[in-house]
Amino acid sequence: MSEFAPKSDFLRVLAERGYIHQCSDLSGVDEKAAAGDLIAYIGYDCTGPSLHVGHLLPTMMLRWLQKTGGGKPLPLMGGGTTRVGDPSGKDESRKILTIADIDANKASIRGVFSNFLTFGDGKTDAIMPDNAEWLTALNYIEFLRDVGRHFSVNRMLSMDSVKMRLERDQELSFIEFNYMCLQAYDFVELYRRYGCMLQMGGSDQWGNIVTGIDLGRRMGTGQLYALTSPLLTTASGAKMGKTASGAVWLNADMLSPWDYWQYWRNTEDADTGKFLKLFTELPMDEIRRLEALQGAEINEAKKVLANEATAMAHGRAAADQAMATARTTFEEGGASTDLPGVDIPQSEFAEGVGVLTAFVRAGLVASTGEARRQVKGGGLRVNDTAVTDERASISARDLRSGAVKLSLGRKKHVLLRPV
RNA sequence: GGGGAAGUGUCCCGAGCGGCAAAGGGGGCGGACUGUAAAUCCGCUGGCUAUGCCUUCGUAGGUUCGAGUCCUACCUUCCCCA
Repeated sequence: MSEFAPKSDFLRVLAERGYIHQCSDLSGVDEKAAAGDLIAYIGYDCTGPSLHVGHLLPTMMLRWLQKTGGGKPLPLMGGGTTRVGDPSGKDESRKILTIADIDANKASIRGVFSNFLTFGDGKTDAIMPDNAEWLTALNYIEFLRDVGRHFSVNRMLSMDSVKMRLERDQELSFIEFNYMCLQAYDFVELYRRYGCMLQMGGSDQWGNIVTGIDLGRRMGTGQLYALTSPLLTTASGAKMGKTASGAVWLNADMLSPWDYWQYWRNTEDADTGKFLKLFTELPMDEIRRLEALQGAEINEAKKVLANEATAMAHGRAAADQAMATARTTFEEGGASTDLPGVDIPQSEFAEGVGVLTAFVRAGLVASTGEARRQVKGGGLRVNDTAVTDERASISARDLRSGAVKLSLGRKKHVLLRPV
């Protein structure tokens, strides 16, 4: 891959920023992209109500495709396949959702995409198809006759995703086993409907994608291509996109821009350069400069990373605000009024609220028991003063410009406001 | 259809002679050290109106002063035979 000199901006960007893990035919893809004719899709399941950071990498590839004028991005909603479950790499079968759930998830996800892609009818405008459109209309007998006959069970059994399940004696249901057929068929259908010739995805999707290319050849599509991105783990080996409180969601109603900004701000040193390339659109020389920073200076690079990533998902204003809040909170030790807040009835407040209860109400701890333990471990602070007496209470005299600042550990702060 | 094994702290894995709020990991959280990083070390990791009370070991019963542990039935998963 290092030998390859792309003609298209699309592949050049992808290559230099580290998005490419494997590609079935780089020069083939390059040619289409150079002509601006590359129509590419990525499949997304609708198991969750939003997209999270794990979806960001493939989504950025679609964004670059659009931005470099390489062609048309098709984020495909797996409204049909979500009802099946993908065995790839997963140890456990995916839960099967109701149709109503899937629809709700789809609607929510559509909103997230609009932050990253421009939709419309133009040549490089994105379209969001849903494979339920064709999968639910399939007739079993016809599907077997027209599509099923092209699949070799022998080969399906030899695929890693299947082999793994068989070797571990883990249940692999017939529906899941069919997943790859449906995904392959999606590719063909997208070719027929939109002229889509490239499927992208995480490296764990390689097998499924190639199966689609094969099916296409047998069913008379033009040449199809596969391009996968590396699976991302943090430098210390953890999976991307998980934090204490769960997934790092991309929409504001599930994870505030402030928390999103913090997620990126807390990137491990060793990942900073990689993330700048993958998750921001800063010019490469700027990234190289930031990457070269050493020691505590890396924090500057992390702030840029947090800003750029947050701006993309939540807008520049939200990013600026998060940065300002971070500065007053962490660098000046103050209590920015933009910290997350929780309201408490004035009446209750007047009588004084127990510290333990207050922390529970603020959502910083799950129970008074946990609050008690945190007090013992020195983890709770009220207005930056450590809580030592678990029976203390909070009242009006603790107000600092209309709120009480509760902190758990160094990083989690909530403002308690009487209302 | 017959025979066998297993399901444990609602994150996961996993010990558990009838006295168990239940060993040990991993993960997570907090503390120290730092740079809102990593690594390392230490503490915590059922709930509550709290020196006590309540709820937890697949489900439902039973034996017992007392059951995660013994008995019965059922559910689920896996293995072997047909």
